[in-house]
Amino acid sequence: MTAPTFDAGDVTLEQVREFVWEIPQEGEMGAPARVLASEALLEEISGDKTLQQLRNATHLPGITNHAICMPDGHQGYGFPVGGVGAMDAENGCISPGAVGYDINCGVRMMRTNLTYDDVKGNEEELVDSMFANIPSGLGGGGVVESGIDTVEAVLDRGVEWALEEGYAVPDDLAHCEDEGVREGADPSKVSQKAKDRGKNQLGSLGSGNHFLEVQRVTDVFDHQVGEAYGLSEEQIVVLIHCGSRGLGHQTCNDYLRRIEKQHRGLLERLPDKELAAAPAGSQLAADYYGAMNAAINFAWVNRQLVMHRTRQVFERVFDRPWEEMGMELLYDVSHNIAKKETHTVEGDERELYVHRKGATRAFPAGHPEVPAAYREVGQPVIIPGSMGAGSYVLRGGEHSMDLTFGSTAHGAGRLMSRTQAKNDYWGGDVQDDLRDQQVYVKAQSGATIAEEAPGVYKDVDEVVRVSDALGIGDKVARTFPVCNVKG
DNA sequence: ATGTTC
Repeated sequence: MTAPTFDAGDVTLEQVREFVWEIPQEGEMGAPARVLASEALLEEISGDKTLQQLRNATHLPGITNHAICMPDGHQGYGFPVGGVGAMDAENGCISPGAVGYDINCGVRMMRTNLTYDDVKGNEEELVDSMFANIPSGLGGGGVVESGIDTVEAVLDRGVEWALEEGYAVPDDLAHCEDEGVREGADPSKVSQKAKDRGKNQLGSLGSGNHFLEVQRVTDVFDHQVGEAYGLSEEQIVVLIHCGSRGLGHQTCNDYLRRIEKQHRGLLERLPDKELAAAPAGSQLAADYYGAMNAAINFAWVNRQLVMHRTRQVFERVFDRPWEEMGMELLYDVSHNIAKKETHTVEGDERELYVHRKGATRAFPAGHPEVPAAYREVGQPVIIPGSMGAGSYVLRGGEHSMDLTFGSTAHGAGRLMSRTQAKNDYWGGDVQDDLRDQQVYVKAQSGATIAEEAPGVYKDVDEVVRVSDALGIGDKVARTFPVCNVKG
């Protein structure tokens, strides 16, 4: 009996067990690679360069266990979106392409004590007011117009800065990874150009797949965990998806160029220039880590300011203080980061740069880094789906540390390019179709709506089914959109 | 993703 295989052109995968596929180690690969997917998802994943990129990622120095692709994986810059790579923090490397251009792109979910009935009939006013008050789209304009000093304070202190300035309450920090302040942030390693780009973007959604969405909880699958997360059916919640804007993009670009110049030897041994990496222990590795951590703080403050402004919008539309509407942060998850973490590898404790690019940390119950309020049930994981499908709340599963360095998927994953989406869809039609489903969408341009049409995304149900079955992120609740503001 | 084509 031989294991079933999946033939994807120049890459052949062997099935290890249900939903686990392996590209065996050969040639210059430093480890095998694994894809966590159903056959249907693997079929989609094999339609672009994801598998080649995943195999290439195993050439990165110090790659540990396997390079891993999540069920929502698709091709990205050098390293797949939906990829997890843990590289030894002493003898390995750190790679900006394995973090992603949008450093700490992520999502946060805010609870409310409103129900769908409270919001029904006010959708138009709500979506118009959110659109008018929360900056979105490409270019400048944020909730806070800041100078360079403010940007540096944000880079250094993260959400702590927002707390001091009255844009946050202590609970907001408690319900964010690292309590909203990344250790090891070094603003002096972020270029002047990046800081300049960040000055007028603090508190802005940006463009592309970023959004602000009012949703209703349609299902709670796990009532015990749902209760711990404060979620119940028909409740209104708010989802905020954005990142570090031009500042993070500039930072990624700055370090890619510097690494390409200063570490040519390593670059030439890699199968793809886009995987450019700084060797662990080098000055550039330390500098990039300091700059990336600072950009992570910037993105957290960005989401915090969008949340703060959303609370103000609700106050005006529903005419009462946000505290009375129970608008508390449930949790904030990062999608594009690298982090020094200690993991057990074949019985040994190892310090690793865990790169999660389009992947979510999903720590299980009992882990000390899960906020106290959720420690008994596990870390909340938020999986945004498309405007027509809704989203999921999961909790970190008991097998995540063994299988994925404590990670799971981050979304539905794109099925087609933005260019193809604009050929296949027209924004106005998509908007009308969504309206027929009682979903109110407002965007800067019709093109954005076409690019983000529900049909351009993979089946989020199938992505979550795989995560749940593997025990890396377990299904807790499901939501459906009510109002959506896109960039 | 992105002052949307270094």
